[in-house]
Amino acid sequence: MPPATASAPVLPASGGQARAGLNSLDLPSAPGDTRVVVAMSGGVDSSVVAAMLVAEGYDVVGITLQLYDHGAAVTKRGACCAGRDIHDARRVAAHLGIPHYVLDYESRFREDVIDDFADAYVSGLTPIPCVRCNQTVKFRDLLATARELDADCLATGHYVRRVRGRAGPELHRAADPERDQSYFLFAITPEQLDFLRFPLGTLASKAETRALAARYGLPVAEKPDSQDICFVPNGGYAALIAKLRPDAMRPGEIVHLDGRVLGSHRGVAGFTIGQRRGLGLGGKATGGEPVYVVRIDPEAARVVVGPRSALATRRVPLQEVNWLGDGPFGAPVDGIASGSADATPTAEGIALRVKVRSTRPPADAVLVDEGAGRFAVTLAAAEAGVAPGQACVFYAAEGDRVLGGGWIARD
RNA sequence: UGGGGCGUAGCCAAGUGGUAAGGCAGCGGUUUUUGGUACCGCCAUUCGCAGGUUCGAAUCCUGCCGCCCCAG
Repeated sequence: MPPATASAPVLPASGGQARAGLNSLDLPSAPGDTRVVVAMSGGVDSSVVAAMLVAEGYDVVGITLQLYDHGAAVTKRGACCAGRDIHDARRVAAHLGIPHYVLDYESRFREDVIDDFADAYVSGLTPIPCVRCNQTVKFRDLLATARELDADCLATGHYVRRVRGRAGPELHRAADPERDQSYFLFAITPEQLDFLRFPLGTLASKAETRALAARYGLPVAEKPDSQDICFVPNGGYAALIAKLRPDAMRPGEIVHLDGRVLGSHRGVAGFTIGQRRGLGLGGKATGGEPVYVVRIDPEAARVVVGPRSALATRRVPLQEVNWLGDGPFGAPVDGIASGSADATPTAEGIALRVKVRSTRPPADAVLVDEGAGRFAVTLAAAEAGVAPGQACVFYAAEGDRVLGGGWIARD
């Protein structure tokens, strides 16, 4: 454990970057006069956020969202915001002595996240429910609720940094690249970012979070990290879609790129680009080599497969781009907060780095505005398994700044 | 009917007397607040069936069954 955290009784929630006249949450009021709503999922991360802010003397209000039905999902370990987690959030709030509210957001979650999830898969896309949840239930609805409660900001347990730049708040990757969650937050609008706070973004590692949880005596200090899709019981998302969209699960053919029909499937919703497992194609038909899903055609209910080499993708068309650079898209980005000027547009486009999935480091690319709301990224090095419906998140060519991102479209 | 060939896991396939390679598929796990990838592990007490030879048989012998090819 770093010496700085070993003895300090109180940790500045902003990671020690407070400016003169501003508190650790980048606000002008004294902590005791600053009301912070903390989105408490019942997990370790958001619990530590609440504890840190309480320790600093903020006026903390905990809110937990009930997002989906108790029933089957309640028994799932590591799930977010069903029975067990709500209970845990309550215990933490009680332990900290803060007011805590549980809001029933089930119907909006169902509409904005679960339905969107099912519709996307049915139409051959590969959705990211976590991003949709952030875009709607969390940073639109919960944020509005926080404002109604006269909060000065909304704090969450995401591993990402909000940094005050010359042109306003900037979004940056977490200090710990292993924990960075910026991929899931690319769609945050500047207005939302203004109101949001991410106190864990400056922590060096998850171990530090656990240590803090233990130090604050939180009952969830040992709780396992959540993973998988929170509303899908034990990984069987195809079964959920079949249940939600029974008419949309049409059986179809699995066809090789060379035109041969190799097999059949029970619905396009069970597949994503780059997928290998679950095709059931073995032996002679594939030449003993594994095949991967290279294209999904929902109209024809057809899944096209090919060799791994066929997955190499450099051009990534985008839609619904959210730009988080300074000023309008295309203007040079003031990189002062990250210590360098970057993302300067050229005739070829804007040179930056992108992530096409959450788990790999940002890679060099060029972003071009093709007009009519369409954009395209060209990767310097081809990547496999780039799926429409997933996100392409922009990062400055140097440093940690997040410059927004877009949804990967079909060409 | 005659001649030839072949039967090893769901599929493909090595193994010709010494105790069943490998690949694909499948299953399980690790990684991961999305999917997927990758990686790790498991997956034939048994080689079409029945006898025989041998210390020992998927491997040699006999018979039977099945499939394929050629001839007619």
